[in-house]
Amino acid sequence: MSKIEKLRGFKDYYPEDMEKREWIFQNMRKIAKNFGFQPIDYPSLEFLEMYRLKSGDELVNQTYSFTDKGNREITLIPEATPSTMRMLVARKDLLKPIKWYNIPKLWRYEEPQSGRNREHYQFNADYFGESGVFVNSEIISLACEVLNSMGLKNLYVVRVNHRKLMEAILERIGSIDVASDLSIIDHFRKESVEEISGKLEEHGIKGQKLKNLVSLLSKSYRAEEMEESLSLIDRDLLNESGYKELRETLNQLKDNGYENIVYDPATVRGLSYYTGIVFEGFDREGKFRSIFGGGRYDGLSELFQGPPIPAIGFGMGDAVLENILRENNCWESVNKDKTYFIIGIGMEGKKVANHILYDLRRKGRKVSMDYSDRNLTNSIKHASSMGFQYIILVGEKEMRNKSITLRDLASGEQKIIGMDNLGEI
RNA sequence: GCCGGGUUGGGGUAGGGGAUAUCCUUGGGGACUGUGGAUCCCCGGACCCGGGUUCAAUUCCCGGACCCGGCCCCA
Repeated sequence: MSKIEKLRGFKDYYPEDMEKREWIFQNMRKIAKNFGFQPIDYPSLEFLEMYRLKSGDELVNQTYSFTDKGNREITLIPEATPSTMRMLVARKDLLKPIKWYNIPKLWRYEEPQSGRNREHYQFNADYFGESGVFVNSEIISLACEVLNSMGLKNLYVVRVNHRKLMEAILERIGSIDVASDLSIIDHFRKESVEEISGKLEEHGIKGQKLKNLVSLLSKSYRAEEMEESLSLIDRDLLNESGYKELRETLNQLKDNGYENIVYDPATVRGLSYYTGIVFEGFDREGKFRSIFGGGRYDGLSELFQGPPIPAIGFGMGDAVLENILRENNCWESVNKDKTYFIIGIGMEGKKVANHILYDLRRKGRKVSMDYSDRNLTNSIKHASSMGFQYIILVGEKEMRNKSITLRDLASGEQKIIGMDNLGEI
């Protein structure tokens, strides 16, 4: 039983990976704060029942769950929204609107594949207590700005739809089971037109109406193209509140300079709890899974035994984001601080160097020391291959002059600095 | 849960029913206890696991684990 291997679907992060992850998280936090969102956090374990309540057995089957020592059925959290919702309804005193974000670790027991592991981080942002076009566009623009901040501007597209509009469309073309038709439409880009048409036909959507629907689904539209495309189904759709809200949201985003945002009738986001607009972000080429996804879910607070609270939010996983950043070479170094490596020559030199080490640390510098017995050549070699930016040399010469030698490893330049002036470096 | 492809030092690889398992790179050390990335020399390090076939398996067969990808589902 000497298993010292990594669990399937889990990933180790070495310093070089952490540097990138930290950079991603820093950007997320920076933009969320910029938008006036406040950080929250919650446990990584919750009662399994909470997910049964919200998402049913389908999700529960994919959890890392177990019975604890007190016979409670608990699980590593598979998604963020229920915990956020639990926190929200537990506090009646909070001033609205409430704008929260966090970056929890989430777990799902499913087969690993590209852009999907059993453990991952997900940036989440939710806006509670207010609804409408401005709020919709704020939450979508937040997702966009997070991507923009990482150099992905113009490399992604956001597909937006509205649940109520979609339901209205389906009703008008004679759908008898809106929920299951939505889930058929959800597969529009994965299956052939024939397969999709066949399934819809079985549900009684036929003839010209089916043709019109398939034609509507087969592309995305700019705000000003919506009217024409929807008229094809039924002109009366233009009086639907869902249409108006969606169109105005798209206009609002465009007015604020967000360009790659389209109405996409094939974006419906599963069978879950969304009640208004829904949206998903993809890379431009459509090479990867969705980068983020979300929507309005006004009914959820009541399911959690709270008062009705309007809610909209999205989640952005780290795995697909990493795929895309890698593809576009978007990493930037996080660690821009200068780093120092102190080399003391001889026993006396090392003692003095060691004092300087602690002195510089107290002054806030990032500094390490060579405790090995290498010769100077190898010490410098070591320092440069470790990636230090400067070395500090303390030998007989320096001790005699009460100074240190500072060498810039990139340029090779050297200067002598008096020990009393160490603050200068 | 299902399907396809894979697994040889830390990374990348060659090979192969029996022999000291190849090469590159990385790591450690030295040439060179007062000035680095070059060069040369030395050293360390691998056949995923279990079972079967066989005189003999790292090689062939079966199963499993893990990796990559797809399905289901979708945070």
